[in-house]
Amino acid sequence: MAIKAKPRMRVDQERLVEAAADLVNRNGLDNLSMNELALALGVRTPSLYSHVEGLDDVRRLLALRGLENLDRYIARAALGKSSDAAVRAIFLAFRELALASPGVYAAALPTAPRGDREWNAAKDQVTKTILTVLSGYGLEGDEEIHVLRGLRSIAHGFVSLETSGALKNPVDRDESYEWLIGAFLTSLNELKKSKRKTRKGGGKS
Amino acid sequence: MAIKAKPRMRVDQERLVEAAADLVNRNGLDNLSMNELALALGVRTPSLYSHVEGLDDVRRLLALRGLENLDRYIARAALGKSSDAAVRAIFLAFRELALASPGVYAAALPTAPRGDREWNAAKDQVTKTILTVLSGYGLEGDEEIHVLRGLRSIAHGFVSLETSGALKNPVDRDESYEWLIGAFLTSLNELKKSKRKTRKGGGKS
DNA sequence: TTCATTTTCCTAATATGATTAGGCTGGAGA
DNA sequence: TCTCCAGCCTAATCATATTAGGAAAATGAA
Repeated sequence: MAIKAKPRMRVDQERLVEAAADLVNRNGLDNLSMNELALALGVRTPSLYSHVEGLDDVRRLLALRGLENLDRYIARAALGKSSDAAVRAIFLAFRELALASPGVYAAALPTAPRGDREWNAAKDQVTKTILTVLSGYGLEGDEEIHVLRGLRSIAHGFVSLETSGALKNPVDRDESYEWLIGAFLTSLNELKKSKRKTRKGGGKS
Repeated sequence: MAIKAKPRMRVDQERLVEAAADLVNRNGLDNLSMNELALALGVRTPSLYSHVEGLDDVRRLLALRGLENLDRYIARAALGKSSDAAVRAIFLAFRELALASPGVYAAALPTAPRGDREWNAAKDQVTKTILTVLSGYGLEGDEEIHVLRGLRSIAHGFVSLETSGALKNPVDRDESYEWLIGAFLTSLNELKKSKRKTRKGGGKS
């Protein structure tokens, strides 16, 4: 009379992070707890410690996943496009991904701890991908960094206001974002143009 | 032989919030705890509950203080300046204040809970102040909201990257911010200009 | 298959931080 | 001086993270 054998839950890190991602996307990063996570996985809380070091580790893994997703996503979006089209694609992809998984996005934001190679590398990879796209503009010296920061500020700023529910006005948010992208591109091309002039004319002021 | 009388600490909400502000500016909003706060005030932890409802309440009070400071600060910065100068002043004041008190700034970011009149009003007040400055540009319809969102996105985006330590590159951050402000102003004036044309020419498309 | 090893789960215990309960007291005002 | 209360305290409760130590399933070699 077959006693119901206790079915092992076969949690592994992959599954765990998956479940954590679901939870944070639904309930927000701040509400992630080991208890909820264990519940979602059908396992007692201490069992999680076989797979991760603790809550911080879960958040770190979410950050890694978020950064990897982001890099892959924007790289693909920009693929085969040039200059303005590519930059625009990055902006749109960034927002799309963040809106689709706001919790994971939030997890990816914090600064990586000094010593954490892997986390820092994941951040650098995203930066590199963006810089590759910007390289088409022939920016010189610090300009590249200014522009990179500008792109990040705009994308992150808009999206984080949006995901935090700060943009309550019914006015279409897509249009607002487009306006910002337009402003960014205008100034970026201005930079490019002035460069051409400079090259012909003489030294820069 | 005068037994040392136990000196009452005379905590009040004002002092409490003051101390909390110091702590979060030094240690980050996430590390604020009732224990630390009580310690800073020279009082046992449960005593704090005479003055605030709990940790959430402390954070709420910090948010209120942050928003009030912000409104006052940017209003003053823009005072007596017109158009571009005023907008630029707002951008700079925003960043200056946030860098000077990053913890309080972080506290001011979260969305106010639905029912909280006071908190929502404080946010609205900041919005209104900015809109007043933007009113000089004669924006029409949704444009005003797009521009407002743009300003907030840029200021918040840049500053939150900066305070979270994300801008590690040695390149001068002031210049990066200036580049962004420039981009914003350029597009804002473009909007204004096109309006003049439109007004002469005919209806808007 | 059988047995030893490893993995993964469990219960029980500990630690820390928030919060509540309830009592004591200094000091303001009658 | 007496009364009363705001504001402090200790003790207790609760929730969550984490550790300790043990049992059983899974794995893999003989």
